[in-house]
Amino acid sequence: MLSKKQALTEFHRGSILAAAERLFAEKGTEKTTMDDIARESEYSKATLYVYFQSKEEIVNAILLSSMVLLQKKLEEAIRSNPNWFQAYNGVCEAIIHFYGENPAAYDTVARQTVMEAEGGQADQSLKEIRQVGEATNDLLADFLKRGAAEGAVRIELPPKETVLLFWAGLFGMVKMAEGREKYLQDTLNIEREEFLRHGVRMLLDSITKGRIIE
Amino acid sequence: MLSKKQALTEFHRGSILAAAERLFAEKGTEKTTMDDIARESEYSKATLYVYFQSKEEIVNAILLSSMVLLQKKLEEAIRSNPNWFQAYNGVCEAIIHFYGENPAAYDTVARQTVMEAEGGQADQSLKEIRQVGEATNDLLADFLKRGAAEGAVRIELPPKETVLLFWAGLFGMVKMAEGREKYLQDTLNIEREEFLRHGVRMLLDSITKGRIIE
Amino acid sequence: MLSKKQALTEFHRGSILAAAERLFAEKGTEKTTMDDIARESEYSKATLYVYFQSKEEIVNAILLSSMVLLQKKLEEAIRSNPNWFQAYNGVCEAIIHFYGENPAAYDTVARQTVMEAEGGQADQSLKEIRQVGEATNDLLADFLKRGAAEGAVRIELPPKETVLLFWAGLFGMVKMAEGREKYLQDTLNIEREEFLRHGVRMLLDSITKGRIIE
Amino acid sequence: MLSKKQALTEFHRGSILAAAERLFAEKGTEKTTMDDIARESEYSKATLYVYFQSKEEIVNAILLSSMVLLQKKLEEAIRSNPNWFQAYNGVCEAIIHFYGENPAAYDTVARQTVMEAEGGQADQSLKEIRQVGEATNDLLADFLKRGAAEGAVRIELPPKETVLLFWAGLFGMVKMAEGREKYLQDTLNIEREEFLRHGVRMLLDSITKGRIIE
DNA sequence: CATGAATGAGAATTCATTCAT
DNA sequence: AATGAATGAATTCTCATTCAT
Repeated sequence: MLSKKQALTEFHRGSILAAAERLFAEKGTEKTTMDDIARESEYSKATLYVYFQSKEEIVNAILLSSMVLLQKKLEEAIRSNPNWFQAYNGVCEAIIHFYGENPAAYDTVARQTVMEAEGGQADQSLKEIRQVGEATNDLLADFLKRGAAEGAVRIELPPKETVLLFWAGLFGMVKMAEGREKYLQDTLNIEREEFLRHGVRMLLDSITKGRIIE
Repeated sequence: MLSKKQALTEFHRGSILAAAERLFAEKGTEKTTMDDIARESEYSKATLYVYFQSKEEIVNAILLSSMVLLQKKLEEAIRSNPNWFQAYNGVCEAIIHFYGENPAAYDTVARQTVMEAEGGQADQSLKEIRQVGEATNDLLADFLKRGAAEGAVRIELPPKETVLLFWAGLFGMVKMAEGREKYLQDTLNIEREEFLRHGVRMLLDSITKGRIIE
Repeated sequence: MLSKKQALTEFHRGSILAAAERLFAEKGTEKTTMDDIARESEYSKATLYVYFQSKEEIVNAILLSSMVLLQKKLEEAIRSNPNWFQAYNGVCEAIIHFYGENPAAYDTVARQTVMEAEGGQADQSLKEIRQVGEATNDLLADFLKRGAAEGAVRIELPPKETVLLFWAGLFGMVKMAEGREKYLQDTLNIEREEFLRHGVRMLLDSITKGRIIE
Repeated sequence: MLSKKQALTEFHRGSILAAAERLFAEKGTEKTTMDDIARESEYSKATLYVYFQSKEEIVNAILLSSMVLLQKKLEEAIRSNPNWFQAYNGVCEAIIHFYGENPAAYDTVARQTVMEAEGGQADQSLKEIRQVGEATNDLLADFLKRGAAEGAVRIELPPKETVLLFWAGLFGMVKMAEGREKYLQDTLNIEREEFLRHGVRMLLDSITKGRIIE
């Protein structure tokens, strides 16, 4: 159990992160300044540095918490749906909702991969980030294998690769939906949610054994 | 026909854009400074402002020219391949190569959509960008309809929407491949190009009437 | 006699000063932060301000205590050596060791002189510092006069002035030895201590009636 | 010959350095900010960074030019006085005047020695600084040897070491005279210049063959 | 037309100091 | 009395943009 002091520290870190997350979502991490975060979080700029060592630490902390949260949501979606297809929908819904609420995570995840290239000199927080990312990929890869074992999915490629492709495809769709909400409604007359549900369906088709059904 | 003066202006704009494009591809738009562009283009920094009103205009101009170029490549791929499946591969190859050479375009497209929200105050260059985007979407939508007419593709969704989803999915895959080149080789033991070809195949499966071919 | 309360206050001030002195010696006053002092002294930063009004007061307090300590060492060296030349060596050893252990004092002394220029508005601690400085100078001036009376030293200048010059010369040598320890060993192949002993010898030559001794 | 552009650049660099030198002399390098230098030099802060890469470069540039200037003055003093004792006085006058006009140089020279410890990673400007320092020491060492050859000086220690001690002693005296100008006048009733002349005389005594004259 | 030169506005980060408990 | 927490005011450095020639 956390001491009162630790709890308070966590509270403040959380407030700062929440503010930063809002701003990152709105303007991106690059264009968000420490001044912005200070204003939004209603702490002084100096106080930010009491709770985080640098702007980078804030960015990484948000990335990490986002990824942990997503991981939990995915686990839950998989666990609570015995039927593979239902679980698949749950997984996709989780991802869609997640990015609906954490749009900034996209760019941060992109950054993660860049840092990956830097190799061994990565510090603790980056290691954690990578671990969670790996764990999530493994989780989905296992889910795919289960789908294959149950005959729901055909896997013509290694599961890990398939997961990555699936993930990337969904990612792109979510990102596009985020940016074009207005366009979708005005031109295609369709809601973001429905648009994404269609996308998820498309991706499902790309890995299910459609032919066998014939 | 352009006057000599106009032609010269276009020449200079082109030189600047070419330099900027190289730098954006290398370091991203955010981390590329006007000084960098001046050095690379071998103009003075002030001259940049003779041909472009701001850095943003350069970014937009590159986006526009990139999109125009892509549009042309797509038209060519479609026109030169009578067989729909071959044309499909050509289209995908074009996109893959295109982003391989213009990785920065991704972020700019993302930004474009954000600006779109700002509505009527968008300036000329943004309007053009949107127009080209529309044209490309239309091109692909027509291509899809042709595929459906030829019986190669099943369209369960409106073509425009399908194109957008397809586009977004491919986008995400390309982006991921870009950021994780090292990871792909080290962990999955696979080349970027091959990874993307698999992705393209997956996306194709998601829209083709696989069942009928059997 | 100090009340119990006053004694306790003195104890805390002493602990803080001891910690600060260590840090100043290591990194210099400028680069030592109040956080550093708090950590080293194992008080909270706020408590530092209970016992001292500002960082400057800590710096001055250390300077004062250093000067008092040096004064005592000099008195002892002079008192315990009946022979003037031995006492001279004792005095120089005392100074050399003193700055070996309190290198930071140098800069503070330099600062002292600057503040002196500010005239009447100097606060209590600065007055005390000046008083101790005067007392030390007087002590050495008397020592010189004794040397002259004993025929060991020729004084062609007023004692006070000679002391100041002697003092300044030794100061410069000690300071140089401090900064160039590595250089001395690598290039001149000589230890700091020996270098300074040579310097002390040189300074002695500059004030003794070498001719008469012959 | 310098092009007009280079000459102008040198002019601006010179103006900035002159302003910085004034401020460093007044408040020390640490306490002088880039804002101060901008104000004093009547350039904008950003312009400072057009002509110098960092504050450190300004500090180093001042140190270097000071040392080069001093070196020249010393060479001249030695060359223009055939008599060793007169040359000695010339050398001392040069040093005294030099620090009268560049008091800041003291601290910078002190810093130099610190950097010396950092060894091989020193950059170009630091190398130059060290070279000039070495050259000055060599110049004075040769001067001492000449004095010994002419029978004017007794050298009981290696010339380089003697130079360093002499140098350090003079340094200390100059520094003290600088800080205590007021004190000297009020208490000892003596001018800075005369005080230092006495010091120089003392140092001379410390290396001349006083005894032999007897 | 082209540009060298200059800069205003801001960016991340640091640190001595204050204050409520 | 002692301190955890918070911060105002700097500090170094950057960069898109302007302007006189």
